[in-house]
Amino acid sequence: MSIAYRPDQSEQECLPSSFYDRPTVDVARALLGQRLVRRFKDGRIFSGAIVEVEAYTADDPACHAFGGKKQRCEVMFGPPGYAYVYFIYGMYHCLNVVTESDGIAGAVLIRAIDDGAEARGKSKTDGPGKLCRFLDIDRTMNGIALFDAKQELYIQSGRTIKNREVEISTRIGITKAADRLWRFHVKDNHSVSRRK
DNA sequence: ACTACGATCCAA
DNA sequence: TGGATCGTAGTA
Repeated sequence: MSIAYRPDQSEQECLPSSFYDRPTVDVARALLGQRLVRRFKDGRIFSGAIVEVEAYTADDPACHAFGGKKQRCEVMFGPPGYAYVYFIYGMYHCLNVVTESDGIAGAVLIRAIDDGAEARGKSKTDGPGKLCRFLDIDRTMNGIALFDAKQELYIQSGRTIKNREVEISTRIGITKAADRLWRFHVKDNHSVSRRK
């Protein structure tokens, strides 16, 4: 009986960039249960399971990349596995993970992560703007590699979420292509954003 | 330069 | 339901 190899903190299993190199909707669903890790400047580390996401693709009128490459959404057209962070409504930031092969735009919006809230309304990470504020994520993190554990923000493999635990619905806060069922969230999790 | 709008959040 | 608040992109 041999002892299983345990990777140390610095080389804990990040999801590889190939994980994101496939259709955006597939990646969105597969991201549920994976862990978003934030290492702050002072050394503190926060990590929480992703519990709510939305998919955005190049042929999707609600997507920033619809209509071509612009300065803001440039990273969406690059290789998969990088962070796309944008500023919205004059006061919030939103975090996305770039999907699809290099040259094809696509991204998954991280809408909520589990921060262990015991009750509804108590979470500080139940919404795309709120979680970025809590994790101190802003545009300076646009373009960082989320498949690299040496970064101050990255994603490592978490637990598998069964289909029976997943709820599928239309996306929140958009007016175009509002009928697409591209929002995925974990049922009964206290950190999933309220509305709908 | 000027304007309209937005992948949000919170108070009322 | 409406206001805060400002970068981005389109128009002139």
